[in-house]
Amino acid sequence: MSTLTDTTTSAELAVRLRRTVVRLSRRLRRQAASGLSPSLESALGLIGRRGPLTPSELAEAEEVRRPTATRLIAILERRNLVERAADPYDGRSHRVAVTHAGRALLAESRTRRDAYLGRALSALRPDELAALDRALALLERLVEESR
Amino acid sequence: MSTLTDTTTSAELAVRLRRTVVRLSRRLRRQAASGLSPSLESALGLIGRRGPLTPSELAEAEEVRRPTATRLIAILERRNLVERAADPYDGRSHRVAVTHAGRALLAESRTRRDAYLGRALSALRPDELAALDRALALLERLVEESR
DNA sequence: TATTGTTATACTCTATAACTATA
DNA sequence: TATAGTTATAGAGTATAACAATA
Repeated sequence: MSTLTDTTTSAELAVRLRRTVVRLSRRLRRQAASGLSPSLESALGLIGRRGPLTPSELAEAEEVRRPTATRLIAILERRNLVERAADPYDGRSHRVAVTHAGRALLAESRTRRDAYLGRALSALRPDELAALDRALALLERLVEESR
Repeated sequence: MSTLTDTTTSAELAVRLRRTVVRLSRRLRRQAASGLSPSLESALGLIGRRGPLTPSELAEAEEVRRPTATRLIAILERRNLVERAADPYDGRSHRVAVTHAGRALLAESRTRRDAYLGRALSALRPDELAALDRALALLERLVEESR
């Protein structure tokens, strides 16, 4: 297979991927399943998986600026999904952790099938799920690497 | 494979897909390659592929509300990437088509490798591109079906 | 009356710049 | 001075509601 063909293919895939991301993004925002927007759910999930994080660490991991992390945490805190604890080593900072309510919401959103994506994906065949799994691993790596 | 396992798998994939879409979406917006945001490029591409469209048809196809389509068209028109023609059969409406400049921009963005996605994807192996192609077909179908 | 498109307005997500408190 | 976090402000993308023109 020629390099030209590879390039063409990857460029076409880039166009399709871009478009699909735009559309899925709109869909997910509209169907804010748990009552949390995709951004908030992503942040909550990260705090849940990676344990207590400082706002800066959240910003770094989510690839947003610190003021955005501040805002995400403030909203999650107002809903009692996360809580802050003073950082014993640095008086300027603090560590943010998921509350019980936050964990419950995460667990619920993980098992919910009535949400848009859960429902749509549960209709896929095992081999289709496997294909999606593989592609997702690829995209996750790609997002991680090129930062 | 049990239904429980399938459900768990699809639910986990839903969480990962959601997160990946959020992060890719941020990335694409930041790296607005052609000078067009993902939303605008998606709209321009659609108008290019599906030929002259009315604002309502654009809204329908892009899954946005009509005021949003109005705004997208206005921005593309201001940049001379699309142009409007009166609808001979309906005085309330008009048809929006891509201009020469619009086509040039689309062609350029299709072959550009320096843009974020194009560069990232061109580093993938053929089998990885194939996996991504398959998953994208799946997601495109999914977005199309569940509307 | 119903429909197409637009305008007015508001909300979310994000950014940059400026500020506060601590290191 | 430098850094962590926050506040102030602005811009993009989207929605709903109200309106104008035409069907």
